[in-house]
Amino acid sequence: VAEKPIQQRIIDDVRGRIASGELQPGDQLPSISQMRIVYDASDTPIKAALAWLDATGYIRRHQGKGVYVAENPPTDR
Amino acid sequence: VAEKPIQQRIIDDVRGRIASGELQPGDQLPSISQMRIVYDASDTPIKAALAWLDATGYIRRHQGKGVYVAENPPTDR
DNA sequence: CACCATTTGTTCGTATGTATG
DNA sequence: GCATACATACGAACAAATGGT
Repeated sequence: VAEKPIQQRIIDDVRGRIASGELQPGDQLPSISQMRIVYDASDTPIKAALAWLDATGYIRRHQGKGVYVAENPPTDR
Repeated sequence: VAEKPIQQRIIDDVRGRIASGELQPGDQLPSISQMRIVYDASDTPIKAALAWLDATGYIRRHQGKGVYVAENPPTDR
């Protein structure tokens, strides 16, 4: 059926909400345990998506605190 | 085009960097999620490569902590 | 100070599906 | 059909930082 992987759906969702301005720099994202419910997914694809979004500069992760939108996320042209 | 499997490329890369001295005994390797991005690969070949490198004595894996270069890795003659 | 709940960071074992040869 | 390699995913355990009680 060729559906998009959950992992990619999460990445696209977060990037889209940053691009649209719904998520502002400094805003906190839902925790992983909340994302498990929201996206109906397990740790693996969620953490993989967050690792990618972190490596590409969209978000910053802070152990013990949470995940936040980066101050200067890529522009997504 | 007969490219090397990703799995083998990772093994060769890590072994080469240990042999060259770029990676020293006790040094921590990148995490699996970082390797996913660096090598543009998924869990499976990365975990397989790490399993081989562990079994052959190049590295030591510690759950919850990370992957480290072994104290006395094979000499690679 | 100790303790604990929350949260992220990391590895582990396993399973399923897909593509290739 | 079979074997290999890979991508994706689930669930779990262990580690470490944070913040509150």
